Amino acid sequence: MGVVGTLTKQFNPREYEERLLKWWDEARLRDKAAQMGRKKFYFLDGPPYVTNPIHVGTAWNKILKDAYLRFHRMIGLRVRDQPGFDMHGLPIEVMVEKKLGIKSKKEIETKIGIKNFVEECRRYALDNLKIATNQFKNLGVWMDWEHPYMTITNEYIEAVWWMIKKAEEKGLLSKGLRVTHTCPRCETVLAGYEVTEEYRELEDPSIYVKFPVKGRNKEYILIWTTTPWTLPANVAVMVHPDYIYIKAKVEDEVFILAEERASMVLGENYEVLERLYGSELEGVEYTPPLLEEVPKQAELKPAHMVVLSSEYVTLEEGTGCVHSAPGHGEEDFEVGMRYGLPVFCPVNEAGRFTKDGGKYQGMYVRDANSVIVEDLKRKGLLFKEETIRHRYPHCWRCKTPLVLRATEQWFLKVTEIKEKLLDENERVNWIPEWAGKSRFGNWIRNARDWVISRQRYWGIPLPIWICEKCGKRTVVGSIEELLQKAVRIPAGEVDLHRPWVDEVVLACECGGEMRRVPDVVDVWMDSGAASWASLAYPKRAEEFEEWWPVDLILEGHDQTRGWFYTLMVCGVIAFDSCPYRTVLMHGFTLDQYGRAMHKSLGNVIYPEEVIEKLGRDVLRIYELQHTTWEDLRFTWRELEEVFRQLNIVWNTYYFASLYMNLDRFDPEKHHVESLTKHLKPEDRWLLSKFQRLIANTKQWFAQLQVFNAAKALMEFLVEDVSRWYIRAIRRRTWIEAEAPEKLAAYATLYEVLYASLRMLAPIAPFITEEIYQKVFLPAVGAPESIHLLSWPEVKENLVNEELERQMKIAREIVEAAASARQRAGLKLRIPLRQLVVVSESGEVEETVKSLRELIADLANVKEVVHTAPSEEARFKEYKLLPRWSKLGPAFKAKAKRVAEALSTLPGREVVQALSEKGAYWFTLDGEEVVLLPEHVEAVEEVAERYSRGEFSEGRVYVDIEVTPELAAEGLAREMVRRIQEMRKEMDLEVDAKIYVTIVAPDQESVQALEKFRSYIMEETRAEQLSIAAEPCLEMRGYCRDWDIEGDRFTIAVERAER
RNA sequence: GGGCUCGUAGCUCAGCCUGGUGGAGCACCCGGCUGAUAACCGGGUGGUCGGGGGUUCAAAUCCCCCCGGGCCCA
Repeated sequence: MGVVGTLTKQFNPREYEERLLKWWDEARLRDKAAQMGRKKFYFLDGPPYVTNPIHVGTAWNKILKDAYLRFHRMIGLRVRDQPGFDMHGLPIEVMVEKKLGIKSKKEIETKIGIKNFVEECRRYALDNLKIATNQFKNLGVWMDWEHPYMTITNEYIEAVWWMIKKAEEKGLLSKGLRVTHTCPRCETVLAGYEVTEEYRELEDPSIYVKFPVKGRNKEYILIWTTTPWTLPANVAVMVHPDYIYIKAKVEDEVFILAEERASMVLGENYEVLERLYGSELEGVEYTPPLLEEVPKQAELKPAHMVVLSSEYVTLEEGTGCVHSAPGHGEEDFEVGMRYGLPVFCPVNEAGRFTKDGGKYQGMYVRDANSVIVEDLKRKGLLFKEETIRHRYPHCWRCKTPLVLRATEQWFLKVTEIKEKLLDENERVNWIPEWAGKSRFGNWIRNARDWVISRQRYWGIPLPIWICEKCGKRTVVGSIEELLQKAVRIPAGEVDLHRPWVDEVVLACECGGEMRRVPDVVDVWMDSGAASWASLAYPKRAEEFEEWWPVDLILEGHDQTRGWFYTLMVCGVIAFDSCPYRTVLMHGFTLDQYGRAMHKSLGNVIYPEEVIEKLGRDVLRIYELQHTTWEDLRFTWRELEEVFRQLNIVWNTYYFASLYMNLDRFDPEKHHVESLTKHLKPEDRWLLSKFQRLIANTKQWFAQLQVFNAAKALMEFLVEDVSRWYIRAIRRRTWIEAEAPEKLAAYATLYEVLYASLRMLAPIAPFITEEIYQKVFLPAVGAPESIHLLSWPEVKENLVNEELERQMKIAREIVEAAASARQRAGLKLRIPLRQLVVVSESGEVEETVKSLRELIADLANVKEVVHTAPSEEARFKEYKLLPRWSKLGPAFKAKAKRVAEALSTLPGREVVQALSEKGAYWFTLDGEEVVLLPEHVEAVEEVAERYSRGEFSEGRVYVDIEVTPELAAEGLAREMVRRIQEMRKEMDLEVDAKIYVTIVAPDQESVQALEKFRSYIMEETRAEQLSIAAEPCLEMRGYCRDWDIEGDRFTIAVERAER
């Protein structure tokens, strides 16, 4: 079989990423990967809207999707990975209007023509689809880009029609008055979600108006409003049933208002005539204030009375009596319905009063404000007039203040299936749990009927035909049905868009002709139908039967009210069942200051910018390792850190491949199973730890917590493999022969690195592919891409928990030894005689026994021993300090001499004697002195010959005595290290031979180095080595001076002839 | 105004579910190591765990209120 290949030394993603993208495309690797699995996994892509270029937030969404799709392919599932695009709707119409220079809706019909306009919209959507597709592909996202589902195809539209017909059959489709926002300039209704984007500050009148109570003299209900123009449509006054209201006398007039608001509104000079609950006011009738100006008011019935509402009356502003116009407010409308009040709306689409508006006919509503205020003033019904600055919704396209109007709309009675929706939601696996339980659950509980009709052009036409003669309606569910029922069909190809469908005339049972209602469908229904529409159901059944329901959807938290919701509603209407099983909700990408990215803020970062600077995998890893459902603060610094980490990963593979390739390592011939006997503790440790990683990573992916998988993989490669394992085996890789211990290290590295690469592949598909192509494919021969490999299996027999614990201890011991060395000022390069480990723990003793060699190597000591704490005294010294309070009285005049003598006594012996015998005897000036424990204070110190370090299970003592022999070896290592550095500076191949000349400062150094001549030559691959104290030698090749601990050495390195 | 969520070192975040001496990486300072690594190792500086209250022997962690950011709704 083959041999492991090599990588380039430099980690340079820009060099290979685009090459790989091109190759994947040409070799059709996505298609090959898609055919790997057996059991179905239906992923449904939330269709992005095609107007704007994607930014790093949109990229996060698709990158998450890609990582999970890749993972599910690897564990043997047949993954449906069709992307989708949302291609209808007002935003596209607006872009096209701009392009065509259209200023109003009317011009679409009069100037351009619906047909041309719709064609332009289609072209725009298709063009942008191409742009978006290329952006997504560029991130390395593998989806079925050649066959996306598009909401504009006949099949797709039929699927939506089919559902609307289902709704009709179930009695859930209805037509009626609904209050909606209208833009008076665009002359169109806006959807709720289009309104919430654009609240702006505005100055409006703030007036208090007197509504005369019927049958009473000078008694008024006092109301407050900021929209005087809605007073012509007044129908009722709302009060809160549980609040206290008063009748307040001010001069000769009486006002009804909430007690709590009275002083705010009336000031202090009023007299309370009566206190009563709001509920007691129910039914009180009044004369509408603009009765004379709006004659139509007299016809309204039942109207002009007090009604109750506990939801919509507050005491935060106003009077606690709320003017109610069901034709101009959603809440008013809802309460009005409860009381059977008429919905009166004398304002047209353009925001002007109709003839029902009486005196105000033809006036633009905001202009009418001042006229109405004047009229009220004249009639003595204006109590107070002020102005207010408040936030008011505006048209997001033309910034005109919106008008709320009741209009005839088609809607789905979602309120009727609310319970079913809640039940179905219980069955959904939400990640995180609160997204479904709390947030989505609350949203459903507050669900309202869904207004689905829009008076626009570029959308799915509402498939409702109404008979001009008898008024009967038919909902059409497919092209077939349409053609069958049609009596007149326009020429040309069937295109289920306006204006083609507008011209289809159906026959009615009554003999009349049926024409389509001109509306199109709310674009949210397009995507809501995706669970079956993307499968072209019901036109074709096979795919639907194979795939439905959806196994996974994955979108941002703004979709709670959006796609998560519409998918669910549409699914329940169509199939009485939630169409998805698992939802993963992700956060938003914010800028470095925590603000949302907005074009207007100028803080949007595009993926291309990151790709250009740091590469695709860096972007992917950065986004994937962030906790998915939390918002991500996007910072370049963190991004650069990922780059550095990935650089280490690259170098880990570079290092491994370099030596394996040099030694012609063949993984088929030598694997860990066949080398079991030769595996060293560090090999077995790494393999054991790695098994756990395989299992954990798989579980995290399966639980949709890719961020844990990404972090664990990166940490393993950087921390365990690169920083610990490779450091431990470095010496073994330099053995020149085919030694089994070297092969064991190679086999271990190979095993771990190969499987790691596969697990990293869904996260970072580029670097893993590049490494696979260059390093592993030459050895294994197939498959052609890493992305055709399956998830690695756990090898239970390699798990060794005891060893893992021991290695953790060993690591701590080595670190403690390094710390002890530093305290003593001894660099690691100087070998030391002994490292003593002191610990109560039996496990530490075991560790020292089984990992002795490894610890000695990494701590650079000749010997590692374990000692029980009872023996620890050997490594301690005690400094004896006089305790004057006792010493003085005991020795009187001699006390000073005794105290001086303390520092000369052998501390350890004294302490031992004091504790064992209770006293210590010594001779001072010829007299015997009896020292008692109370006379001295013994301060513990580390014995002079040792330096101490600490770790969690105990202490280490390093023998710091540097014998000439050890010093010589240290110096030799210094030379090796410098020569290696020079080889690197000369950019020599790793296996190049050299000639070395060393000029030492004195004869002693020369002799020391001579003792290690063969060691130096071996380590540096030197064929000749000359050492002298005189610079008389011929210095050939690359020559450099080095300062080692104040001594000057000169070294020359020359490449040997081959 | 309401629902959900986040707030922990200068920065990015783990720890919170299941209370028990506050962590990592980056940054900064000092020292060391290095023929894979613009790496790395040791030591140091740096926290009212957003604020307040409560439960408890004990709160970053559980409960309540408030402040600030985000998404959604109004």
